[in-house]
Amino acid sequence: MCILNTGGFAVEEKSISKAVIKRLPRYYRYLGELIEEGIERISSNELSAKMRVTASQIRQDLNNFGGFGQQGYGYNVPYLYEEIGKILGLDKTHHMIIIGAGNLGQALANYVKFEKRGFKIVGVFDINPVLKGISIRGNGIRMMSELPEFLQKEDVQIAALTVPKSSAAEIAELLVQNGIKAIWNFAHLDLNVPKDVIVENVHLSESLMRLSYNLTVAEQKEEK
Amino acid sequence: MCILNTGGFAVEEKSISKAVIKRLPRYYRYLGELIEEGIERISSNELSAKMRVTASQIRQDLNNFGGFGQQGYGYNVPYLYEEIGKILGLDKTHHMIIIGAGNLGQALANYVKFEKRGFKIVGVFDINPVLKGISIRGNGIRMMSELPEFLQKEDVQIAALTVPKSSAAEIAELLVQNGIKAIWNFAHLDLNVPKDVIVENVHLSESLMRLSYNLTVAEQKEEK
DNA sequence: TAGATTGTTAATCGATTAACAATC
DNA sequence: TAGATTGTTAATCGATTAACAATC
Repeated sequence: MCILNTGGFAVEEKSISKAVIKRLPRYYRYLGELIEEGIERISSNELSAKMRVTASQIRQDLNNFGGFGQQGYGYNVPYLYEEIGKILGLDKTHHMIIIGAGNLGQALANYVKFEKRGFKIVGVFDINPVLKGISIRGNGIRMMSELPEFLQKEDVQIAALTVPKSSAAEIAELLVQNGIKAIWNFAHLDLNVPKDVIVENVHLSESLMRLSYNLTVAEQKEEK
Repeated sequence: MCILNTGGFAVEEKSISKAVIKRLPRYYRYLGELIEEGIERISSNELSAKMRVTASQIRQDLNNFGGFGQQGYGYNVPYLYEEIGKILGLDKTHHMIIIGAGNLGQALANYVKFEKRGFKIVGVFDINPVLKGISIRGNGIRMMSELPEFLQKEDVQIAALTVPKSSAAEIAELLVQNGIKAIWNFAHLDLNVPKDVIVENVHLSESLMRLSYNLTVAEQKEEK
């Protein structure tokens, strides 16, 4: 159960592979939908059919974190949902700020569901004085110059970075200096931060290029 | 060179693994940056240091598509950039529409660089009559009721889907019926479309949950 | 108890890394 | 030619799938 005994000496947590982590939110989403449908229990086989992954993978993935099921019964849906939520840290509240109040920043700031999942937006920042004080769901847009003082006062863990590439590196450094622990990076570059700072990238242009690749391959097949 | 001879009989294209495709846009981005710096040639070893992947992986990845390098020299940066661009289909123009003119849809519609990469936004649609006719970079917002006729007349390959989960499935079906070949899906569900239709998902909430997981693990480590 | 289904070990598959002959 | 670096084969590593004993 998550514990490795290496050579009978050091005891440490087995780290979970990235592939597994990537799948967890999808399990969580499907379980949420099952709850909405009022379904109480599900077997790995039934879930397998719904999600189009193997039942074996589901059981392996879940067992990284403990035995959530029961032989002969399957998995209790609300229980498993809650447990995965805990694993993902959705049972705790995290405070988030948004740097860059352009369309994308505003889209994030307006997205109501984040708060339901424990991500509370406590500030929105921009350099454009025109935006100063404009309110997005109760958060007046603040100027970047106020950022360091704000971070000293408030307890903020996450910063969403929705600024142009040109200023992203500099701002990331500022964020780290002021104690930000995780950056949700929408800028088109790889951030260079200390290894204890978490970076989660959302590179929209790379996503579009992957779509483009698959579309192009399909088009070429068509031509034959 | 991309051709497999299976048993001396059927000759077919070797399909490229998803892992490789996922890395291609990142190579493309780094090569673009090297061009901006005026760098003419680079070895897999130098690129390896910059990108923090192994040189071996770079060579393997590129060789899926052909021999772009030269022994004793390395890779010519502008040439490789162009070739990867071709592989990704960025040398052709694709027409894209955006369904859903909320903040996220508007953010995409306003993003200038897509057009530079060959993705031309030719229409923006919404159901909200208040938005009708409002112009986003030359595209007046159209009503969803106009969509089928629009798609019959215009040549559109890609649809970006930035609508609420509740209407996404239905709209996706409408898009497919009217000949859309690829959907860039921002809605929080898995679309059910024919297998010749390409779907590229951007699930922001899942991305945030992965960040949350990593942050939570880090916080727990800290507590010790 | 018999049937169902998990948890978990073993087997397979695929992706990454290492090594080196080919060649510029 | 000698040195550098690719293209490519072989070795390793990790992730997925299959199988089945444990157990509810």
